[in-house]
Amino acid sequence: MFSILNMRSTADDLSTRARIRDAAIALFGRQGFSAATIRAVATEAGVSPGLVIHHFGSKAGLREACDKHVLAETAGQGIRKADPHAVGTQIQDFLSHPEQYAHEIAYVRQSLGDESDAGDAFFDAVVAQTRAIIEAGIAGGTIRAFDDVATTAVVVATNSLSMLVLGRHAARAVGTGELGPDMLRALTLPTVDLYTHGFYTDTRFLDAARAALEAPAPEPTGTETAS
Amino acid sequence: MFSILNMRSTADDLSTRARIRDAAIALFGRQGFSAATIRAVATEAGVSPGLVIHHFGSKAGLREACDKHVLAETAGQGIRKADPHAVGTQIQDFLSHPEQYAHEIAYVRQSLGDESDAGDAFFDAVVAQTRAIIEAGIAGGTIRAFDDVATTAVVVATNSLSMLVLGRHAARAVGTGELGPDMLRALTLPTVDLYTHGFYTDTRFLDAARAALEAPAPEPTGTETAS
DNA sequence: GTCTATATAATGATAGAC
DNA sequence: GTCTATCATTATATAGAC
Repeated sequence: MFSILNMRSTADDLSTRARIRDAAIALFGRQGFSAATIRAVATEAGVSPGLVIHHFGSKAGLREACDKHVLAETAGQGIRKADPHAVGTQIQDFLSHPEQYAHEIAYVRQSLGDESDAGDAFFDAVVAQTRAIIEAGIAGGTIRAFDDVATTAVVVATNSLSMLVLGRHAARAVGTGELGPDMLRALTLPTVDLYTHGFYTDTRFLDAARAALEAPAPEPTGTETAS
Repeated sequence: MFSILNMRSTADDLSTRARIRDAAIALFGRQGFSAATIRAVATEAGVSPGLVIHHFGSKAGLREACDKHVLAETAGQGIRKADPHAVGTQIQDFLSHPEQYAHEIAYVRQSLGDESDAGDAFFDAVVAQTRAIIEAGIAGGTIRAFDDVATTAVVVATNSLSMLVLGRHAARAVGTGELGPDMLRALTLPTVDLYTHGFYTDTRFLDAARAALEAPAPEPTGTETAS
């Protein structure tokens, strides 16, 4: 019961401070930081508004505590999934347990959207992890040897996180309920297929892009007549 | 000067109502809807807070006007770019004129993040447009004939929009400044390369994913010991 | 149309009893 | 540690002068 890793029981035996923090994580994840109020957090936690301030000093202090906690939890989750097979599905695996991590997922999503340091740290961690996975995959022969691994890692990480950030829209577009296992089942094959066989039939578009970027004037088309 | 398409002059000859609306778009894009205040909008527009309410009735009314305006502008932009060559770069093309559309881009990004109807409409429009582009590309032989075009369109659209929603993080990760042409120059080739040659070296992972999804029990790995 | 002044409500935060 | 009561600030929105 006192295990660090298994600190997500039904959250009845948690300290009041931890319950307030978890309530704040849930609320910040649902409404965003500025829309969520101290009073709403207090109500969600079943305590008085004053107690929230008593424990965390200010709303900013409360957020700091939430950032720290979510970052620690997601970082641990990330490490467990750092095997080559999990790339592209590390987020999906994460999303496969919606009832367990839904609040943290929503919180990270909001953090990626505002200007917070926590969002920056989370994104950078995913990029670093993606890069490590790509390098391991290249060494093992399962992943293509890219010219620019670092930038490719940024692109792949951004694509992976897009399903987290835009998951609500994607779920609606494919007709499943909110971001969860159903959505993943619908999107996994097309995603992996795209990553396996590509999108274009040949290199025509790639060649065109390469030529366009090598041209000195990077503005071939403008909204006005010409530059 | 009265052209519908060219309504983005330096915005000095706009009506006061339009100036307030544009100021709100800029501010909502920077800070999000709930964090931005009527007073801040008024200051940005150089008018009094009361005048903002006078013109739009309420903060919600102001947002409605902003939604409508941004949606109309971005929809027109989308149609112009609806040729097969622009897929994957429709957003990039859009981002290539940061000084001109920076406010609208930021506004759409915020809209995709909150629960607004405008965000839903924008996402759905991008998916529909992406699907049309894919179908045209398949007919023309430039894009692979996917088994599930509808779902693939959702995946591709989500990936495209990820560069808009997470652009700030991607720019930081590749070392360029804020989301703009520099970032695009850095990310275009790796992105198109990924879409041309794929990510994996062979179909092993795709086969594994297919097998896993066809299995009756959709929970092969759990957080506990085993299932 | 635009402003100033103000009403009203909600917010973050404090003080002190228990 | 937890609460109630309250303060000071800020928010949206209104009223009315110009």
